[in-house]
Amino acid sequence: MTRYEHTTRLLVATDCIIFGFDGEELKLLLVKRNFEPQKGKWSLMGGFVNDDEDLTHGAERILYDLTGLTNIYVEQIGTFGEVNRDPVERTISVMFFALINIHDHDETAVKTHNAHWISLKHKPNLIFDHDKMVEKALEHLRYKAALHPLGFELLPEKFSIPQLQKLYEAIYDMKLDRRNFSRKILSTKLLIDTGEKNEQSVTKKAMLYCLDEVRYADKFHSFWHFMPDPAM
Amino acid sequence: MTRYEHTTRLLVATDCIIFGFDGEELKLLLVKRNFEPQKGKWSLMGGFVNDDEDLTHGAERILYDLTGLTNIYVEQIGTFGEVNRDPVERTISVMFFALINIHDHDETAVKTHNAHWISLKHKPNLIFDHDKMVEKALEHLRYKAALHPLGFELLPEKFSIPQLQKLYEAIYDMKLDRRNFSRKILSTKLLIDTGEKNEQSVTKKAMLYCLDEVRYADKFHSFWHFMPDPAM
DNA sequence: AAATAACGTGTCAAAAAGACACAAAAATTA
DNA sequence: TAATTTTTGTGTCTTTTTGACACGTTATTT
Repeated sequence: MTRYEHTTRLLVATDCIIFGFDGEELKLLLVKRNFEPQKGKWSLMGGFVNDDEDLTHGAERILYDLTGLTNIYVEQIGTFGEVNRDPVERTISVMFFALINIHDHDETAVKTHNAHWISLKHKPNLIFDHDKMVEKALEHLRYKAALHPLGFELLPEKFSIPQLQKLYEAIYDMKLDRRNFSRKILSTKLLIDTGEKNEQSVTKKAMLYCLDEVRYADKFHSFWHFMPDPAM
Repeated sequence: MTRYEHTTRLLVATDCIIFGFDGEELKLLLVKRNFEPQKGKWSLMGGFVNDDEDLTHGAERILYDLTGLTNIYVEQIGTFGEVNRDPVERTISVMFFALINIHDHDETAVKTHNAHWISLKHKPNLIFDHDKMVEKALEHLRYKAALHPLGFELLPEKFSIPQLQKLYEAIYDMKLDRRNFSRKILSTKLLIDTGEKNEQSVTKKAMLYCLDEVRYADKFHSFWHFMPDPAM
């Protein structure tokens, strides 16, 4: 026996929900399609899975094509497979959630794909069920960032605590108390004081920290409680 | 255009990781295969997704076939799609995690499929990547049960706090303090005192509670912290 | 009647969380 | 030059939650 007799074989795609942070707002990397179907409409970046390619590799290939980046934080967050989700032909889509430092990507590659960073608050409607995918990804981000220190993936290598707080405030769309936030973050001992200060700031320059990579890898899966009552 | 030109179409399966609890141990519903491939070996219950069938419906169909139950707690927990995960032919498998009250299922249906409840601690090796699937599902169960009150799905309608505690102890394979556990659970206000007592008990009969269904539905997604330090 | 096993509830100290105030750094304005 | 404004760093106090632990009760067994 070399093949199953069952005959239903389906197209399998991966779609990437790519988050970035510019210091003020949470953004999504979206594609204005200059190809069919739905040319001219907005969508997530995605593609079909090839014969000789694992799902994860498919996602990484797509992410590399679009951003020129390889060491991205990527996580599979689920699969949509409703019969009519794609009007052209039934397609199963495996969703991948990616966090990248918005200043790190290859701008030429992004332009080639006609991709743009769009603030979550001004997200246009997307094709197919991509709006639902974004919703699912945002839910996942909120869930996970409340419990695990994955927010750092969205920041530059050196960052200040106020910057990190702004990121959390953008993710949860709420204000946090500076003093309590700082205390909580420092208590994780994930931050190393670089001794430098944020020279870009207009007023008092904030201290810059970097991640304690060893401790981060070690303690990533521990439970922390970064949010007052993680709004779920 | 009615079809995509991309030619790689793949078999898509769903596999169900079904947990049950008998009052002492956490169990899995596994199938001793009396069909090819891998006849005689143990596996999860699964099947191919049909043309006209959503992924979720596929999983529900399989669960109904096996247990005769419909209102089961089911959750998609991810998709495995490595190129060679199935030696017969490349197959993408969407995993579904199910929690059922072990005394509720249809025994005839289970026997027909040659399925058996096997204690997690005595789980045999399974075919393909099903061991990895079980691991993933157990991880998910531990993660989620630490934060959300989904353990109730595994218990009979009326249950005692000591029973619930034994379930948690089985899930995390650790001992908990009776008094602190009771306090924590009661503080959720999810439990309604039925006024009855567990007559099956040999010594002092424990009070029986039932779920406050309204509050359960309402607060399921809130964050609780049922475990001391959810061992992740 | 005493021993044993399981159950329910309470206390206390330590830790964590939330609310809040003050002082310092750096640019801007008067 | 001095006062003002914005942003940052840190500390205190109170309340809530946690973890460790003890005692009395119910029901069966010896």
